[in-house]
Formats: sequence, C-alpha cells, structure tokens
Amino acid sequence: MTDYLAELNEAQRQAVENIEGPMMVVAGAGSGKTRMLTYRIAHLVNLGIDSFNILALTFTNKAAKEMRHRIEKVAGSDARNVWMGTFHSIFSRILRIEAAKIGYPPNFTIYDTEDSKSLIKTILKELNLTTDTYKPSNVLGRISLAKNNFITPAQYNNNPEIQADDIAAGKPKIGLIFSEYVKRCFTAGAMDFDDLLLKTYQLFNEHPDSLNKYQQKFKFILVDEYQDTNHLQYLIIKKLAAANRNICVVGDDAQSIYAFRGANIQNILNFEKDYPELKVYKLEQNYRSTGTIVDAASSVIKKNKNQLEKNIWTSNEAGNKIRVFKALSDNEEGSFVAHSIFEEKMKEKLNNRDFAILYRTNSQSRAFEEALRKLNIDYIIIGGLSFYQRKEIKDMLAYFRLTINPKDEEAFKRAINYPARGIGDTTVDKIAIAAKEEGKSLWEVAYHIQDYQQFDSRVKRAVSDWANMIYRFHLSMEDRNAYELAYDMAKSSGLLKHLNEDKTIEGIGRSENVQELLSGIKEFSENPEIEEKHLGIFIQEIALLTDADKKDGGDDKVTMMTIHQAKGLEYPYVYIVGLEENLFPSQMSLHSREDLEEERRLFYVALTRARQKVFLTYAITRFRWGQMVNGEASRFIDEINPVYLDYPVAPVREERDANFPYVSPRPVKPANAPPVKVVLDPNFMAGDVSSLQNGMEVEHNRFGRGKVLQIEGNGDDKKATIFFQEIGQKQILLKYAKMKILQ
DNA sequence: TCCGGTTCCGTTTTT
DNA sequence: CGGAACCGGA
Repeated sequence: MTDYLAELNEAQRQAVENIEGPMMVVAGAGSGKTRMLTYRIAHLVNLGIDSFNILALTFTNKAAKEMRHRIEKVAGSDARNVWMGTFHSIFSRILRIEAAKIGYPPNFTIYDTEDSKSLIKTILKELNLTTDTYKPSNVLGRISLAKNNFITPAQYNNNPEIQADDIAAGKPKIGLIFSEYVKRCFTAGAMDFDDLLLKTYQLFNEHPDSLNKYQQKFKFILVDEYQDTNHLQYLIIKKLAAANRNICVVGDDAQSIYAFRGANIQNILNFEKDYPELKVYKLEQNYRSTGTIVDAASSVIKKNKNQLEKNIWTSNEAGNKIRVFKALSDNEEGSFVAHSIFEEKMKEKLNNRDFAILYRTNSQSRAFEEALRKLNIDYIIIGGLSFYQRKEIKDMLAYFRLTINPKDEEAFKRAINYPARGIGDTTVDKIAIAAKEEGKSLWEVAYHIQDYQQFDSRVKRAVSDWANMIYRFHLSMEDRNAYELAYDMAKSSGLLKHLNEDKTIEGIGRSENVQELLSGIKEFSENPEIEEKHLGIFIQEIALLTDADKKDGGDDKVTMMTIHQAKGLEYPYVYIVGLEENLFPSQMSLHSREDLEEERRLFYVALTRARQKVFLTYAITRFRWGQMVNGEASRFIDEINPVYLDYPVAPVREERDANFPYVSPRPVKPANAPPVKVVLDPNFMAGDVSSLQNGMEVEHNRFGRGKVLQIEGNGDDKKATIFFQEIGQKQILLKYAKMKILQ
C-alpha cells in the first residue's frame, strides 16, 4: 500500500484503485477531482503500466502542466511519457505525425478565429456578397456547427432541411461559402480549430491502421472536464477507447458552461448508454468552501431541471454569509470592491493573490482596474486580447508562419505589405485571381511573379524581392535555431525598424511586445529540455496557447477574469460583480430555457470558486455603449436562499413576479442569435399565426408559453413582441414563427 | 498606394 | 464608447 492512497476519502480511493474498464466520476465542485485524477495516473504508473500508454485529456494546457507536475512528485520520472494536454494540442500532435495520410503537410498552419474570419471575408468579396447579410462571425459559427456535427460541405448543400433554414434566414449561399472555405484552408495547408478535431476523426475513420496504432498506444484514457466535450470529441474518444475500453471520464454536469461552443451536456448524461458495464463514482464532499457557500450554490443550481442527481456537502464550518452590495454606478461598484479588498487584506492579513474578481464579460474590467490602481493594489487581468492575438505579434508571427508553410494564405496577406513596401491591395487581388485561375497558392504566384505579364515591372521587383527574402528564410529554417532565424526575420523584414520609428506610447508598447516575443523565442532556443529548437516547433506550441496558460501564480496580484476563465481555479475571496439582469444572465444568450440553465451553471461555477467569502455586487446605473443604462439586481441574487445572504435591501423579487416571473424592465432587442437548427414539431404550425392579436396566449416550440404584448409591421415583416414566461420579452418575426395560439 | 478623417455600428463566453 | 469600414485627397 502506497501512502498517497491514505490521503484520499473512500470515494476518491475507489476511483483511483479501480483501473480497468469504463468509468465515470461525477465530481462536484471542490471535491478533490484533480487530486483524484493525479493520483489515479500516478497509481497506474506505480502499478507498472508504461506511461507511454496513458492519455490524459484536459481542458487547458495549464491544467495539463500542473497535473504533470503533481504526478511527477508522486510517481517520479516514470510518468514522463504520459500524453497529457488539451484535445486540440494532443490531436494536432497526432495530425502532424499522420499528416501525409490525409493529404496535409506536417507543418500545417493552425488558423485562429481571426484568420478564419479574414478568409471568410475574402471569400465573400470574391463571391460579391456583403458582410452585412453574411456576417463573418455568423458564417463561421454556421461552418463550425456543421463541422462539429460531421457535416461535409457536400452534405450541407444537399440537405434540404439545412438549405431551407439558410434560405429562411436569407443566407442561401452559406453552403457555397462553406465549400470554398474548406477548399481554401486545404490549399493553404491550414487547419482551423474545428479541423483539428474533424481531421483526427476522419483519420481514424478512413485509416484503420492509424486508429489501431493509437488504440494500441493509448491503453488507458482519462478525460477531465468531460461535461464540456462536444460531439466530435465524444466520437473520437469513443473510437480510441473501443479496443481497450479503459476509459475514465471525470466531470460535473453542474459546471457545463461551454454549450455555446458546441459542448454537449448529453455526453455526460448519456455516457452509461455507450458503456453498460460502466462504473460510476460520485465525489460529493466539498473540501474547498465554507458551508454557507456550498449550500448557497446548491440552492441556486437545484433550479435547473437537467442534471445528474447528487448531494454536495461539506464538513467545513459555515463561515460568513454572502454579502450583497448594491452600487449606484459601475464606478462605485469598482471602488467598493477595491476598498473591500483593502480592508479584508488588513483585517485578515491576506495577500493580493487571495482575491479574485469575476465578471461575465471582459469589458467589465475597466472600473475595477481604475479603482484598484487608485488604492495601489496590484492586479492582473486574464484574457481579453491574448498576447498572441495582438496585431504586432500576429504580424511578426505571419513571417514565421509563412517561412514554415509558404502556402499559408492569411500569413501571406499580412506579411506581403507590412511594413509598407509598395505592394497594395490591387496587387494582392491580382495575385489572388491568378492563383485561383491556376489552382495554386498565393505564394507560388508571388514567387514566380516574373512569369506573369499582368504586373508592371515595379511591382514585379517589389514582390520578387520580398518573396526571395522569405524563401531565403525558408531554406535556412532547418539549420538555424529559432531565435537566430526569428531575429533575422524581424530585422530583414524591416519590422523592427518600422516599430521603433513609432514614438507614441502605444507604438513603444507594441515594440516592447515584439521584443517580449523575441525573448520568449530566445528562452525556447536555450531551454535544455527541448530537443528540437526549430521555429516550427515554437509556432506549433504557441498556436494553441491562451492567456490562461501564460499566467504565472508567482506574483502577488489580485486576479481579474471572466467566469469562464475561472473554471478549475479557486481563491479564498471571490467578488462576483456586475450581477445585473441582462448582463448576468446575459440578454445576448437567453434564447431558451437551456440557455438560462447554462447561465445559472455559470453562476454556480463562480460561487464555488470561493474558499472563504463571496461578495456579490451590482450597479443600478452603468456606462455601456457610450451611454448610461439602468440596471436592476440579477435574478440570480434572488435565487440564492436568503438565509445565506447578508442583504441590506429587501429582495425585489415579489414585485417583479407580480406579473410574470423574470420580468425584464426594458424592451429586449430581438436576438440575432446564430441560426439554430429548429426541429419541426407537427404540433406547431409554422408561420400560420396571421390571426394573432394583442393579449393572446401562445406557445412557441422553443421559447415556451408567452403572452403577446404588441404586433407591428405587416406582410413578411410582421413582428410580435411576446412576453415568454421562461425567458422574458422577445420579438418574433411571424413569417418563420413556429408556434401555436393557445386561446 | 497611403494616410487621415469620418461615419457607422455593435455590443458574450473560448479551444 | 471604441473599432472597423469607408471615403477622399495627396
């Protein structure tokens, strides 16, 4: 018996010791899930299982890194070979090895969201479509949805239901854009985030030898945060686990907060159907939070209908009640939080790093920054624009990417005329046309620009100078270490000089950022633990990094971040701010009861990050979109059982409920949600609501029951403002409405 | 081709 | 408000 088992409670120990066969661990917030996973892997290794045969999929790279660290403490260097990382990073690793089988170069580029949108914009231009009707983010969302449901462009275009949806939404060409997008990614040797999953699935589907290879390799599979996996991830795991069936998934359905990204809560709810011999363990004891916090959080989450049964409890002391603060403005909210942190720090002898401020949207950080600065409290903001997304960094990376994979179209467009060298949009367009005619990449045309008569000699000169420079980099790529090459590029391209010429404050900041990138590469090149020091390796590593991964816990700073980013973290003191109706829960995301439940789970996640004390704040006026807007307390405050609250003002809930539950005081803008696939229910009549009148009760197939408040417009534009009991007020375009009149 | 000024528009979460 | 897109002059 090894001593680490003694550190576990009964449920955890069983989950650790039971290594064979499929298994699901339902782990409540703060129940020692990470500890259980860590020890389980360590246990496998100590039992003599080769770490080479273990695959552990985590949600963030940071979680993987931390876990690896902790495992090595228990199991020593034997655990070194465990494949541990995010779905995206593990699959990109597999894909680079197997690239040839699916027709990709091993040095393929990974397009981030910005690259994808930019490619969509180019395609729109070429197809003479406007970005008004086809909003790139919307189109990308559609494409992503299709990919994640394993729908190919051909299937997309031939599916009458999808086509009808697109036509109804006034966007019949999405299928066309989709096919072009896929084609272009392929010629550019690029994969977007979804491709990393999709191509892995295709690889395993079409190449049984590859599947077999990885099935044999990964004899033991562990998946963390299983509640946030999507359909495609689910399918891949299922395939990989099919041979050995040693799969262990860990998750908490109450903390599923990524449905907007395609996460499918059914994966965890239905896991048992795939594996009848499944063993289920429940970790229900919370070690993290005070009794008050645990019970308050439970009182909120139990309002959700969709969940696995569990009973979270703690033996920790009850602790303080949850303090609610009503501020008159967003600035007052900021200063309250800052002063409160200051006071608690003094009173309880705490450090800055013991505090976290959590909000729904990144843009809310401003007021808190200012207030904390005034009191000289150090803080760090996680998220927002990540370091690698900044313009100057992406410009620099474009040169790196192009050198590694010259076919990369997005990198090409960024780098060719930055810094300005007399190659304008007209020239790039001409290159693109030539490339399209010959089915070549932009790079191939640019490199052979002398062969094309349509360019004048000045342009030819500029383009070929540039292309030769890139080619020179490309040739020396293998021989030089990453730093030498990167520095050479930064210098020869004129980028360093260009940035140094800008003496504005922002310009100096940009210059410093590029320096930081270069020193990051230097560090990479000098790191003795890394064997291959090519720039290509560096680029691969950072392509999937996010701000959360970069964060170092060393500094003594107050942490500010969105609740999504707080997943998996914990702090003694947590301030959940901006708790106003329409902000949290966000009015942008309330399209159905499921959406409200997800927002509620988000609130649950926020509450359960805290060990000691929770503060909830809201502001009744807030500066947003250039103007003051009124706000009122979020329904979530009212949903906490009041015995856990220290609430100076009586809840306003009853007043609000007099008419309907969940009234929003102001008219809600019609939601421009991405078109969701609507399942037709024969009981609901589509469009035939011509006799609709004010005051009528209706039932919508997605939004449930409601009452008509107002009807406006006529013909195809006829709209009704309806108050839905579940989600509040909403405008419905009657032409596409799928609802029936109840009275 | 480039740069600066102006207008317009959207407002969520992220690998 | 702040960023993107657009337009017009150099």
